[in-house]
Amino acid sequence: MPVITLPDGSERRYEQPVTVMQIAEDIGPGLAKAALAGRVDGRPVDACVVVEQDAEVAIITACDPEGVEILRHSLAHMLGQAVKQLHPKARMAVGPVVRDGFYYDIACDESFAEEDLEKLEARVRELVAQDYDVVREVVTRERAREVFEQRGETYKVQIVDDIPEGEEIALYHHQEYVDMCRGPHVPNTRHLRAFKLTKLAGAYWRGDARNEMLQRIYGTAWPDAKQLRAYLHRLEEAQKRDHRKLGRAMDLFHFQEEAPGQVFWHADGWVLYRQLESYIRERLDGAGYLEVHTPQLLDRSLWERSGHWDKFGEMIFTTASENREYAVKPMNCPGHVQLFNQGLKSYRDLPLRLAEFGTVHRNEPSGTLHGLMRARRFVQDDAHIFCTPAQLQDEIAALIELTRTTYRDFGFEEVAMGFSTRPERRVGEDALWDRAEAALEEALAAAGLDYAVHPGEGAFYGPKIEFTLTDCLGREWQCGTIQLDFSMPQRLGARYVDERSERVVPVMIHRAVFGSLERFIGILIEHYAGDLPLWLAPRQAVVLNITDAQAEYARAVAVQLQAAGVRAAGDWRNEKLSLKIREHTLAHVPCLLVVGDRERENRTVSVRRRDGSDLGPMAVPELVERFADTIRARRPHLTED
RNA sequence: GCCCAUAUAGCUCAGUCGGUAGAGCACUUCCUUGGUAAGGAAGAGGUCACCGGUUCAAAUCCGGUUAUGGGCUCCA
Repeated sequence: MPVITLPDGSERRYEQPVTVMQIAEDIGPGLAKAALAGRVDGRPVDACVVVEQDAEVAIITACDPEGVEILRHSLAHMLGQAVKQLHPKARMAVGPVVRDGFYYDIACDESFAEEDLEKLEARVRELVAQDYDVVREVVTRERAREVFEQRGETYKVQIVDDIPEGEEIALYHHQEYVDMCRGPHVPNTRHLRAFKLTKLAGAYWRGDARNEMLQRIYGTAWPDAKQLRAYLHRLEEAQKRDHRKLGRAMDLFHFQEEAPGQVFWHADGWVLYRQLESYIRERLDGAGYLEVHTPQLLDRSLWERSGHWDKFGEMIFTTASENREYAVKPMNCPGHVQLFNQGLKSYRDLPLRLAEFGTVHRNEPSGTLHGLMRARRFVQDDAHIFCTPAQLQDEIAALIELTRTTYRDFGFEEVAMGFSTRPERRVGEDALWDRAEAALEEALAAAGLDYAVHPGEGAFYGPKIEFTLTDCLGREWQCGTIQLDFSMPQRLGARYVDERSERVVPVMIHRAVFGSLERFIGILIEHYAGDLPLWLAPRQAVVLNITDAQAEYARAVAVQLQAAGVRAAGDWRNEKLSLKIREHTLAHVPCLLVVGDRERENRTVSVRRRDGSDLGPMAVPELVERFADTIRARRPHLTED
C-alpha cells in the first residue's frame, strides 16, 4: 500500500494505488483545480498516472516553470487538432516547446496565410472552451504505428520508428485527434486559455536543408491572460530596441538596395565605430601585439592551399585581372601567415601576435543578412598568435581574460561561453584535433568558468571557444572567439627554428574580441536601447540656447567643450527649448546643456541628463571634470595619456 | 539558399470595387524670442521598388526580379 511523501515532508497512506490527481484532491480542492501534472520520485508524469508504491509526489501547477512547459506542449496538440479539423489532409510532424511558447511543423499542400493563422487560433479557442478531458493511452510500438498509418501521418510513423527500444510510447487523445508524446499533458483543456498564435515560418524536416520544407506555426502560451499580455508588451518594447530602428533615429548608419549586407556608416555611427577601434588598440598595445595590414585581394591558389576554397568557395567573392583569379579576402589568417613567413623566425620570436582590423567580404546567403548583425562586409578585430605548444595555455588564459574584461567595460557582465569541437567536414589528423580540443578544454577548466559544449560546431581547421551575446529579442550572436589551429600553419608553410635548430611548425591561435565591429555595435545599441554610456555616445552633449540673446555665449561654451575633448554640438535654432529637448532626447544624446540669461550672467550651463534628471548649473571646467570622471568609471581599462 | 510576408514623400503610415495619390512628423519661407519632451501659418516634395503582362484604364489584378522583415538551413 503506497505511502506518499509530499514536498513539505508530510506523509499520506493509501490503502490502494492512487492517481496523482486523487492525491491533489486530498490535499485540497484548490490544488486539484490547479494541478497540471505530478512529479513522482522526481519524474514528471500525467495527473492520471497511478502511483502503486511508496513515492515522493509533488503536484505541478502553472506556477511551476515545468507546468508552463506542459501548457505549451498541450497547446501544440490543440493546434494539431485545429489544423487537422480545418485541413484534413495536413500531416503533423513535430510540435515541441520553445522559449515562451511552442510550434508545430506541418506538411500541407495548401500554404498557410495570415488568415489561416487567425482561423486556426479561433478554432483552438473553440476547442479549449469545450473544457474536455485529455486521455492518455500507453500503447505498443506496433499499435502506435498502426494508428498513425491509418491516419496517413507519415511523419509520425517515422518518429515512432526512431523511438529507442524499451521506451514507453503514449498517445494523447484530444477528442478525435491523436498525438504522440512523452508527456505529461494537462488533464483538461480549460488550463489552456492564455495563448496566441504568433507567426508562420518554413522549417526543414529534421532540421536538414536537404529535406523537404514544412510549414511551422509558432504560438506563445502563459498560465493566465495577464502574463500573456505582459509578454506581448515586453515583445513590443524589445522591438523598439532594434538596432536598425535606433540606427536611423540616432543617424548612425543605413543600408540600401545597391549594397546588400554592406553598411553606410554615417558620421555619428563612425564616431562610435572609432571608439571601439581605439579601445582595442589601447588594450592590444599593452598586450604585446603588433598591428599589421594585409591585402584585400589574394590569388585564388592561396585559398585553395588554406582549405577555404574547398569549404567556402561558394561564399567567396572573386575578381579577375590579366588571367588571374583573386579572392576578395573572407578572412585574414592566410595573410597573417604570409607575414609570419617573411624572414626566418626563431623560437625567440614567439609568441608572435599579429593584429589587424581586417575588412572581410563574405557572400552570405541572402536570407541570412540581418542589419549590422550579419553583413556581407564587416571588420574583424582579428589577430593571429603564432606560438609553441608550451606557450598555448598562457596565451589562451590571457585571451579569455582580455575578452571578458573588454565585455565588462562595454557593459556585458554575463557572457555566454561555448566550446565547439571538431565538425564533420574538417582538415587535419584526428590526433591533432585531440590535442587542440584538449588544450582548449584545459584552458577553460583553468579559467573556472561555465561554458556550453557544442559538439561538431568548431571551425574546419580547429576547435573554438566562443563568446555569445544576445540581441533585443534574445537571438544569440557569436562575437568573440578563440580558435586553435594545428593545420593551417602546416598547410601554408609556416616554420620556426627551435632550440635544437630544427624547423618546426608553430601553433596558431585565431582570435577576435569583438568578432565583428559591426555586429558588436549592433548588440551594443540594443543592449543599451540606444542610451550608450557617455564614453561611447557619438554626441556626448548638445548646447541649447533659449533665445538668440544667448547664441554667442552658447557657441563659446561649445567651443570650450570641444577644446577639452568633449564631443559637443550646438543647437541654436530659433525653436522652443522644449522642442529642442524633445528632439535631442529622441536622438539619445546623453547630456543637454541649457543656456539662458541666468547661465550667461553666471558663466555656467544648466545640465540635463537624458533620463530627465537636472544636475543644475555648472561651470564648464567643472562639467569637463565630471565627464572625465564618468568616463573613467565606465572604462577602467582606459590608459591615461 | 528555402518558406511566409512586405515594398506608396526624408521618416511613420492610410489609400475601399482597377478610374492619374493622401495624413502626421521632417524640410523651405514667414510670424513667434519662448526656461526643460511637439508655438503658429504658408509652401515645396511622389516614375506608388524594378521589369513585363492583363485591361479602354493598374499603386491596386497576374508573372518575374531586387531588397527588406520573420523563421529554417548555413555562418571560416
